[in-house]
Amino acid sequence: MRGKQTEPVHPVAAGEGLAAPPLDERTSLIGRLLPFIAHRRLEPGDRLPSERELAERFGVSRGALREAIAVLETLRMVERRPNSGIYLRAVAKQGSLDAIVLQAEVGIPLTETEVREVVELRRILELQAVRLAAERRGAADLARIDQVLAESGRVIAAGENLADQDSAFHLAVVEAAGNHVFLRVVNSFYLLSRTRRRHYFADGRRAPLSHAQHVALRDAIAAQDPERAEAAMGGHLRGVESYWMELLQRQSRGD
Amino acid sequence: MRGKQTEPVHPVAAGEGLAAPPLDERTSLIGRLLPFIAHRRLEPGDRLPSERELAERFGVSRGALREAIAVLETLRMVERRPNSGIYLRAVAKQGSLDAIVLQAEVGIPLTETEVREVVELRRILELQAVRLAAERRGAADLARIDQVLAESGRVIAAGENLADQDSAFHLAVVEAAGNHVFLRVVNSFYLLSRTRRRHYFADGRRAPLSHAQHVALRDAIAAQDPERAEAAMGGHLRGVESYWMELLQRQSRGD
DNA sequence: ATTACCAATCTGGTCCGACCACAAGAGCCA
DNA sequence: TGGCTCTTGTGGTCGGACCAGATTGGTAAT
Repeated sequence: MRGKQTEPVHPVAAGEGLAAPPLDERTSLIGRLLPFIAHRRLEPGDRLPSERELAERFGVSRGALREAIAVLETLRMVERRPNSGIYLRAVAKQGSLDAIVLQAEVGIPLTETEVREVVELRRILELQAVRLAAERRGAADLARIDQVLAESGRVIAAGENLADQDSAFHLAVVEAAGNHVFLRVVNSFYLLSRTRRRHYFADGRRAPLSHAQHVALRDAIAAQDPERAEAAMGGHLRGVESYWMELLQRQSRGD
Repeated sequence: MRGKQTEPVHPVAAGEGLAAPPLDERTSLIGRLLPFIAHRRLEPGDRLPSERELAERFGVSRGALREAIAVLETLRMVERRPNSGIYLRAVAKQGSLDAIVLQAEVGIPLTETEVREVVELRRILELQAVRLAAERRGAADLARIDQVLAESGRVIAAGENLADQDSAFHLAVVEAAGNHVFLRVVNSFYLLSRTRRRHYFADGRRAPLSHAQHVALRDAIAAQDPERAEAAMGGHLRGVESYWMELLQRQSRGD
């Protein structure tokens, strides 16, 4: 009974999200821990079972369990009190942005509210970012953007999924804004919707339109015209946003 | 040689920021790990020493070391590759916002560039947040803001440090904007500058002015006047920003 | 000399059992 | 009833061990 479990596979985590992908072994424990917490309907301030009990319940060693808890603590989802226990925090209010990213990574879908909020905040951030980018972009920034665009063209011609190039473009724009902290935040947003973005571009017809808008965006940035850049970004985002909202509609209709 | 270190105290972490506070024992390992990495001037992609070597070097068990690494991995500062090693990532570009928060918590001061970027992004976020707050605030939101304001008055009268009430007010405003993801991001920013804020309000003369501006802000939100609210926030932030910039000036002069 | 193969070694990933310090509660005694 | 001790439980830590996979170096066959 050493090393990896000798048993068949996982003791089954009581069917969560349908068609749960073969999660990264690293995040798998957290991936089972979070639904467990949610399923228990624990309120902020409530105490979780002890480390020893949790470890046994999930069939892992205390060390592995503690590693997961340490991560959750860093993301402000739980709080460890020595000689007392592990307590749930007000995740929705105090949790970090990366807490949501982590949830998405382990396959927990965003709530409808969270989707709306993410969409709204993304718009705020990217509109400001593209303004700054237009104002400050240097030659190197523009070159980087053009490089991404060139690669995008290649990817489209090859009929591949544009998802990665899409995020690369947007991140290159934010980078042109010359604010790395800004870039970190936006980067988290893109990690958050990585899977969705692949779905979005799975329909090959979307790629050319998106690419054309990117080019227009690039031109506005190149011309150092913040107004035009912001307008272009606004229109571009509208398309993506409507996709998200449609998804929510379909979801609420029970598709 | 079990349990807590038997040695005097910490083997001294090679003097970082002046007057490093007695770090939380939890973050102390990371607090020593980060300077170690920085001191080695490792580039993104470089491999760190093995877990066993790091554990020995820092005088902790592998388990404790792994817990710290797990946190750094979650914050996208390092990447663990099975059967290969631990690699440094492009922290400035890929690291999460919470990576900076963690650094601040362990006593690593922000670089001048980071300060400027944080200040800029905070302005962007709070200006938008206060607009939304003015547009959407409900009765409960306003009540919460007023409650914070009342407590602020008490704290000022008692001559205590306004720092906590200050952040509570700003966070209450963001909460009134009705976007919890937004709140998470801003919350990280406030955690980031927690220590500095206490210094700021250590000068008791600042509290009354700040409070007055908060009240004006509150009134604009109560009146549901986004324009006025944004203008008030803009002016309010200017004061704080000038403090930060002065600090940088003094720092670069070598104070 | 070159190629093919194999065994030693190193790495992260995991498990186990133990000990520590501290806090809270149970139980006992005055 | 009051105050005490002792048991129990908790997170925090340690050290040793095994595993699977990758890397590497040397060796044997070509």
